[in-house]
Amino acid sequence: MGAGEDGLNRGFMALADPVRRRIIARLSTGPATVNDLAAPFEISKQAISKHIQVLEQAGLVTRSRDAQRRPVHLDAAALELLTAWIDRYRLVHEQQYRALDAVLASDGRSAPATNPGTTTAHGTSTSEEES
Amino acid sequence: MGAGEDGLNRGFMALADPVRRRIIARLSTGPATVNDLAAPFEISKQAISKHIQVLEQAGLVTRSRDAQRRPVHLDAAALELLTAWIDRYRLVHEQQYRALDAVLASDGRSAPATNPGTTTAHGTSTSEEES
DNA sequence: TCGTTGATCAACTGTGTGGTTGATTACGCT
DNA sequence: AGCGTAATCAACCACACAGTTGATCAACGA
Repeated sequence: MGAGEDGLNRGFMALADPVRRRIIARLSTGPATVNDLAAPFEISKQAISKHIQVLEQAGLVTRSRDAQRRPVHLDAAALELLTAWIDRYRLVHEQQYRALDAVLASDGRSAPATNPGTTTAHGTSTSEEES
Repeated sequence: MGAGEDGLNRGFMALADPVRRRIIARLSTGPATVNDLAAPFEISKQAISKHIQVLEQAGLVTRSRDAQRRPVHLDAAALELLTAWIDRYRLVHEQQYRALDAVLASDGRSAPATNPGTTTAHGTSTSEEES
């Protein structure tokens, strides 16, 4: 819950590592134990355990209990939150770009496109908050 | 170009910082200079310059030249690459989950859902590569 | 030419992360 | 009870990153 600020930090930080990304890729096909996850890597099992802790604190995976092994399974909802953040600003930017194209197409008065607006976008300056 | 492995590292790492995320949010409304970007923050201008270098090396932004100022503008294509990576495994996982639901619905023989498959998904084990 | 502004470069510091090895807990098996 | 296995805890090391201050470069303006 909450996690609207720190959750993005941990979430993207968790994805900024090839080992953790490969762990997620593996978990997308079904849950697995720490030993299973550590098998394809050269590093120690403790290191994998730490990686899983990072993923767990980011909310990307959860761990249940099955006897002495703790199967890890993916949480797709957290991944969706991250894509949602990126898509928000990606789409805003594309929309803005389309609007610029419209302006250039309708009015090609003077000064070609060599001056890409140095100090623009000061109007709605209060919208720079995070979610 | 390539950047199919390191690009994801730099890309997600770049997003794993609230300052850089706010910079991206600002740039989604249009290009801006380093001074403009540094204004709403408490940290020094050099720190912002470093953040922009990180974003640039990640391919998320590009810098052009306008007299003595270097306006920064967003590159939405790089953002799309990151969402594409997440969505790939997110969708695979949801599809897998739906398949499990189908199995449970069609055949409720024995052993209820308390055993979430500890060592499953070994069949297509060669698909654990990154893009 | 001189001063100002925009921006970067060059050390330096503190802290966090990724990895290691060694010891410890928890459970299952015989 | 005793042993093997699954997994974590704890201490430690190397390195990269975020931030600082001070100096430097490049371009405009009077």
